[in-house]
Order: sequence, then structure tokens, then C-alpha cells
Amino acid sequence: MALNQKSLAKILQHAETLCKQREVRLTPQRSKVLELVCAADGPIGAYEILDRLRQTIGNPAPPTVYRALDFLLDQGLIHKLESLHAYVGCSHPDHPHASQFLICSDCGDVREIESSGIADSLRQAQKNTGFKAKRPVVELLGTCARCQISNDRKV
Amino acid sequence: MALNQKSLAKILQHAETLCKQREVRLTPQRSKVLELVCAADGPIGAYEILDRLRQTIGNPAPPTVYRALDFLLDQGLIHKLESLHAYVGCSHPDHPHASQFLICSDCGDVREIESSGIADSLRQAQKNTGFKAKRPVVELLGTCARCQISNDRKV
DNA sequence: TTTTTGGGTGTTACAATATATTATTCATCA
DNA sequence: TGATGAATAATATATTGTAACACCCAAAAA
Repeated sequence: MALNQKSLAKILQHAETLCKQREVRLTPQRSKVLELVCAADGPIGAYEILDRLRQTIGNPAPPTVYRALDFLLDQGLIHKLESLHAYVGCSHPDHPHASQFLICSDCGDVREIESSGIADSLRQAQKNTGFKAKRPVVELLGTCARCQISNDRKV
Repeated sequence: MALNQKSLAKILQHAETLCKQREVRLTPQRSKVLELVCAADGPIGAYEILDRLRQTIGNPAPPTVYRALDFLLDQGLIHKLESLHAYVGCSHPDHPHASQFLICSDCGDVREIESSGIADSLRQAQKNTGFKAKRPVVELLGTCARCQISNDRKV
């Protein structure tokens, strides 16, 4: 992550455009929550968002955050990492898509990938079983390439 | 699920054998938790386990359950459904494996599949990125074949 | 035999995450 | 203006998960 001011503005701008197209309302609060998620240096929890929101809005309560998060999730502007109970900004909110996450347990880094191979295999599995997925959750918990190297050095 | 007494006993027996082989201790409590998870009619939450455990053991506390669950997860005897905050017995604990779950939001049914296609694509993604997964989480949230049909009828 | 050690357990308290419920605001439009 | 519906506010509570520390006990070491 480590987003600069410029690209953050770009994301928010983009979100606004998308929501206008879709005729849904990106209210100030929702926009602020999106900003907090995207500006965060990695996945961010709902209550961390709540804390930071207090610096802008007067004493918000949990439902405020969760409602905003639900909206942003629906619009595909952010993703929820189920295994971390945390949220991240979406790398490419233009098109609805099934992304996958590589979550490093050592350094905490989270990388979003969009593997057509994985998507294909998931589609195939659905075809085989008659199941229809609305929200695929694919999260690989493990060690990123960089941490593997630094771990090897230590040993 | 809906397990009969006989196959439940078989599972427990099997778990005992595995743990002996691995030289880890399947204590009475852990065995009891495994039994509760496997006997449950679907995914079961930690606190539901806690409640049922009270009928056997004198006043257990949350850590008791979570410790047992952690052990069983480590041994691959159960799976955790991250998106449900719930646990299910593993269909085939013999070999460590990456399974995937089809979770129906309508009827609550959970089906464990073991798709070699998905496993392959995950492996490939790891190869491409240098990431090394210790625990893959693949959960498809959606509608099962049966519910799709009954939903269509209603509409 | 005694000591030590380490895993497992018991217990209390608390942290973190999430939802239910009810009421209120506010823009929009008939 | 009044009605409508979406969004928000406020309060309380439910649910899930950990930290910390004391204790027990069995197996290994002295």
C-alpha cells in the first residue's frame, strides 16, 4: 500500500464516477470510510476505522462503519479479508471480479491477485456441482517470497 | 452431515490412531470437542460447542474450546469456515489436503469438495508469485443447486 | 527418589468484531 | 405540504476470540 495523496484522490474520484453511473449514493461518510480503507497501510479492521473516523465525524458508532463497509463491499470498492477480519481497498474496482489474496503471516503483507486460472477452476467446480457463487473467498495464508528468503537466512 | 453413531465412532477411532502415529495427544477433551464438531448437523460455532461441552465437563471456559479447536485444526481433523466463524469435521483427515467449501446462504448447507483443478490453479499461482501457502482458505458463498431450483419456483 | 520441565488445563478478565432495535434526519417528489 | 424512502444516529447487546496466570501431572533428567 503506502498510497500517496494523488493516487488516493484518484481512487476517490473514480469511486464517485462509478457510483454516479450506477445511480447509488456515495455519501460523505461512505466516501470517508473508503478513503480510510484505501489510505491505510495494509488491511484495516472495522474498529480501527471507527477510531480514525472519530477524528473527522463526531462520535460515530459501530453501525455507521459497518453500514458504510457493506455499501462499499456491495459496490466492489473494497474487499473483506475473512481470515483477518479486516478490509482492503480494491485494486481495480471498475469491473466486478473475483480476486484472490496472498496473506503473509510473517510480515502481514497482503497482495491481491486476479488469477484467471483460479477463476476458471472455480467456475468449473461450480459447473460440476450446480452451485452458484455470489461471493468467492480465496485467501492463501502463508509466507511471501521475501519473508521466505529472510527466514532462510536466520536459520 | 447427520451422522450415525457408528460412523462417528469410526471417526473418533481413526483420529486416535492418527494422533498416536503422529505422537500427539488426543486428550479426552479434545476428543470430545472433535465428537461434538463431527456430530453437529452442520457447521458449529465455538460457543455452541462450549454450551454442549457443559453437558459433559464441569463448567468449561472459552479457552478450553479454542485450545481444543486449535489442536484439531493443526492435526487437520477439522476445518474452520472463516466466513461463518464456525467449524466442521473433516471428511478425510488421513492426508493433509486443501479442501474447498460450498456454502449455501439460503439453506445453510455446507459441502466440502476437493477439486484437483482448484488445487492445481492455487499451486500454479504460488509458483508464479513465490508465495508459499500454509493454509488455503477457499469458500464459495452462494446458492446450492437445490435452493436455486426451489427459489425459481417461488418466483 | 527427587527435581525439573513441559504440555495440558482451569479461571478470570477482557478485547475485538458484529448485529438488533428503535428513532431521527433529510432530500426528493407527488 | 405531506409522504416516502434512504441514510444516519444512538443505545444496547450478541458473538467471537485472547491474555494472563496459576495449577496439575506425567515423563525425563539428575
